[in-house]
Amino acid sequence: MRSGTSSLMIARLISNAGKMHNANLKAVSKRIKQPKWTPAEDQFIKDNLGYLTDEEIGKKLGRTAVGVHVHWSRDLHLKGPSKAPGILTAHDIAKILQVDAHKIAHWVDVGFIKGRLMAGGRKIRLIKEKDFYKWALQTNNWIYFDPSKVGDSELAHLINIRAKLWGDEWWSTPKVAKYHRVNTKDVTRLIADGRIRAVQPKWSLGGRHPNQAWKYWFVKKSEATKPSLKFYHRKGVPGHSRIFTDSAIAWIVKAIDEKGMNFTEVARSMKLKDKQAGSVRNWYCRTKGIDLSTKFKYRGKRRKKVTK
DNA sequence: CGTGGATATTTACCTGTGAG
DNA sequence: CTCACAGGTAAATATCCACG
Repeated sequence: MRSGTSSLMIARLISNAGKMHNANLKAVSKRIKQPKWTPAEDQFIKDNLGYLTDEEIGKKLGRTAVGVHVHWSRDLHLKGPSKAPGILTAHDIAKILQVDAHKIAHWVDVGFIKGRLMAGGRKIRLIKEKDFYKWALQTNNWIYFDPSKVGDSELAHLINIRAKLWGDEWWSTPKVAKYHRVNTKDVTRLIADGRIRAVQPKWSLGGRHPNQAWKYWFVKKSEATKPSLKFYHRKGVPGHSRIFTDSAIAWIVKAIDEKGMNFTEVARSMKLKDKQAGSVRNWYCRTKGIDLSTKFKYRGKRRKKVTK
């Protein structure tokens, strides 16, 4: 069938040859004489398709880029490198994960997701499906996408299994805050103090900011809901949470009123950092009903003089 | 410690581009 | 023409800093 049509084409070309210039006639006869593709050449194409351009392959084999392209697509029935089975583009992965494609392209570029650039002028990322699956099934990477939103049915199934085995979740700071009915700032504060264990993504979450001034925090559900983590609320201070227990505040008052300690000393006695002395003062003032702003300045200055 | 404010990042789009 | 990506943008909001 195929040989029939091609010989037809040749016959047509030859019949038209009379109307052609000599140069064209030469080209036609040259094409007919193209040597047959050897198994070694076929293998070379299979090995290098996507790694080299058609032109580069042609140069190696002494054939034209068009000749190479026609051979792998028509004769060898190979798919284009970005459409080959088991190969995904950054765009494909973005669709599967339901995230912006910029992210995937960036994560491939920085080596977070294993992949490579396709040969040619376009920056098309080729990622082996297996490598992507391996990446997507690591629970540590679930801070980069929502595993429950994965569209690909096979991957979604595998993720489901992994999620059940893990038995945990990544929570954003607002989610932790909502759970405890406190402000997000309260959560980030405790993270900064080391009272809540949390992680930040190593790579730009949005895929557009390689050098970040700050990053999101993620907390495991198990960590966010641990019994030892409690936020204390005070009446009359809306939207305001504290970490000091009643007994801790009682100690602050006692240490200052009865022991004559300054705020820094009290903070140290509570195993807090020196810079947290201001907070000790805050709660001392609140407890004693002293105005927070004005009284503080006066008190802080005088105390410094007294201790020195 | 607690918080207001400044600043940066993410999100979620849309549009442009150029190779094939 | 299509596809895959690059670049833009506005709005929302998380984080960090500095100071009380």
